[in-house]
Amino acid sequence: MFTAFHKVVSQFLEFTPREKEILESAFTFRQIPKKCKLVCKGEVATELYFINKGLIRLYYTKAEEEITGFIFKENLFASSYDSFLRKEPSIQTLESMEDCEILVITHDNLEDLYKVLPKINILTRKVAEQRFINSQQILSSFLLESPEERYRRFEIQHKDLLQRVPQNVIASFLGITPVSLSRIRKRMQES
Amino acid sequence: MFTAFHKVVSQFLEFTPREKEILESAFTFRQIPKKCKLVCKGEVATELYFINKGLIRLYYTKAEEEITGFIFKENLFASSYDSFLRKEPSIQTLESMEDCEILVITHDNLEDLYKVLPKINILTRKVAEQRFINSQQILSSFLLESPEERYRRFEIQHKDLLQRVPQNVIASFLGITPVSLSRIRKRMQES
DNA sequence: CCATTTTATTATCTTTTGTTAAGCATCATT
DNA sequence: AATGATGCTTAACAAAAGATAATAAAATGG
Repeated sequence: MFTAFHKVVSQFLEFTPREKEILESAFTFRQIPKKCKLVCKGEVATELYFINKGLIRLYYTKAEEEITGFIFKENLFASSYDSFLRKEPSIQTLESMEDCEILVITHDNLEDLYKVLPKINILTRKVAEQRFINSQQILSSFLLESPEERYRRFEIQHKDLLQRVPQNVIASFLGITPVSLSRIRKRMQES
Repeated sequence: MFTAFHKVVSQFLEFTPREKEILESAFTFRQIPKKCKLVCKGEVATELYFINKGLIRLYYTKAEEEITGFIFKENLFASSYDSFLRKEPSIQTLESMEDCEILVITHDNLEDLYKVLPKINILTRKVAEQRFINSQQILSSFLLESPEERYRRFEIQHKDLLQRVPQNVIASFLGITPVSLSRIRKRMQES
């Protein structure tokens, strides 16, 4: 149950078997069905998730429309991290796109963990740094690339998601409408 | 020289006088003129900066054109953080827009600091978290808002920068051309 | 297996932005 | 005061994206 988790964590930081136990005990295992909301817009996110299996989508709601901010897949820490860190109501919703198996840690449990195992500060620092780097990469693609180029990059970086995620979700993630993405795909085919 | 620095740091974490001394000794003071490059595209960023005075701009270069990624002002940690963290050549350039007074810490000095004062992990964690939150906010404005709305938000959030920064720099930061920003401003005036 | 819903494509029209180029205004420097 | 550099605005045109709607295709749930 924790195999993937330890593998990912060890890329950031080494833990002794005893420390791993402590770490494990702070998490709970949870199975959730498709279309299950883990964080609702307007509520404070109190949990962090590690995905063993499944897909989780983070989206904004604007005028009845869902605009995807990120798609988390296996071996990633998913969260409405912004809300979790600031302890402010989330402007995002976090929702499963497939049946998922996840590891869950609450804000309180994490605080306790900091006390018992100060080393965790290093881990969460590196996770935060990772999230920052990732966020920067997406941001730079908005500044430097056209929608078509962003889609090409998405195709390369997330080939697997093309099969698992509806096109309109990808479109909103790329900052365009589904109609526009459909046109881009057509243009690309023709040439 | 360290007054502003301590004030900002104390928002994240408390330090004893002794700890503050250690912290200070890891930094050096530096004065740089306008248009001075702190990090060049293609080089690994080995320093972090705290701005006492002045403006520092982070930009990408694409086809002879400079596209602004961020503008750092007083009391902020400026850096090509991505490159600094990954120790990979930067795809960004970090350059002063005004004469600046900055505090500088090198990668090595920071590593030493982690050993002497493990608490620093908490500080850098919170700085990384802050950078992530900030990055997320900008990213969401690209997903949710039109260029005009982004400019309105910029006007409100960074009134001071409107006076200090040329409009074409702001335009590229908003992901549009200077011509387009000029049109947007005209539209806004008319209504 | 059918009925319903969701998703994707296509067409039309409008709006916006990009591109290029020209004309001014401003500012710093000599 | 003249010079050049830089930045802002405007215009004209091309290209792309948004909005809306109709249709087709695919997935979902009973």
